[in-house]
Amino acid sequence: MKDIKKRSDCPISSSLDIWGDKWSLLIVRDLMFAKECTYGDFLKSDEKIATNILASRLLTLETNGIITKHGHPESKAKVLYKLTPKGVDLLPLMMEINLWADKYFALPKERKAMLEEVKKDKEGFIREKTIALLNNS
Amino acid sequence: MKDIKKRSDCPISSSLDIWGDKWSLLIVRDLMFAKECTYGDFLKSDEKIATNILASRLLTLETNGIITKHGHPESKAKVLYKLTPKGVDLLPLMMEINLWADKYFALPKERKAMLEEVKKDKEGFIREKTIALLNNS
DNA sequence: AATTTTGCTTGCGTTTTGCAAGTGCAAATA
DNA sequence: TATTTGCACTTGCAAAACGCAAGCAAAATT
Repeated sequence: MKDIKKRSDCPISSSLDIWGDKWSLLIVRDLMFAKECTYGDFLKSDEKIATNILASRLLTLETNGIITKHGHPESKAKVLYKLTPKGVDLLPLMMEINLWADKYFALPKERKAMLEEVKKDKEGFIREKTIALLNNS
Repeated sequence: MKDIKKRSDCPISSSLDIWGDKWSLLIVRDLMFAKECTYGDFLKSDEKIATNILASRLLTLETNGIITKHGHPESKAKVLYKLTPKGVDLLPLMMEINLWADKYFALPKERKAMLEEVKKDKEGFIREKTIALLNNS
């Protein structure tokens, strides 16, 4: 999971080369919508990622400039993962996935509620959330 | 590749369960931006998908209502694959991937040119392209 | 009638995944 | 001070998925 082979010059292909699997965008999701993100926090997510897969995905995301590691303010044993600006820029894409899923799946109430807000002013939501994420990084 | 196991109720997770791999969205890309899409046409794409993987992904996408098979007007031996409305609805997401990649990768000139147009009026582009795709299906 | 095209399927070796257990270090506890 | 606990990974191994090449049946072409 160290070096990535680029399959073509297509932007979709190049993007999928980095985060095109079943787990990477779930990590990004947690970094966007959860409060804190330590290694253990990722493991606690509903989808139950295996610990070795988590480690490999975190490394790939870090290598490709999507996330960075930070010391935890309260403990030297903990590591805080955060999105880089490049990672924060995945927010519009993440919201479109949410909106697509909202149209075709039954979602949890609380997520549904958030998406109703988003639909009222998508650009505004993304702008504000982007600022909040950048401030946190 | 027949039945999909839903890992959680999260919309991101549910979406990735269907098309979260290195190949599915490349098939959707071809269906959105290439003229014709037969089985052989998919195989000709730059990324060189293996024929058995292609078959399994086409089946998954069809099973999940993203694409449908159609007879070819000129030949009974050929099969035309087309996006369903649910598949066409992936266009906004696809464009956000393009725009993200445009910001962080070097893209082919012609794709870059298209994206310049998109940036001028993203909603307009998506609206028109959606109509064009729905008319074709 | 024979050959080619098209849309797949099948076999098989390689890679990736998933699960469980283990390791090393910092911090908390006794 | 010694020991236990918590945290961030690593390792081993079986199972699943992938990638490549070859094969196959039906339709189209020659």
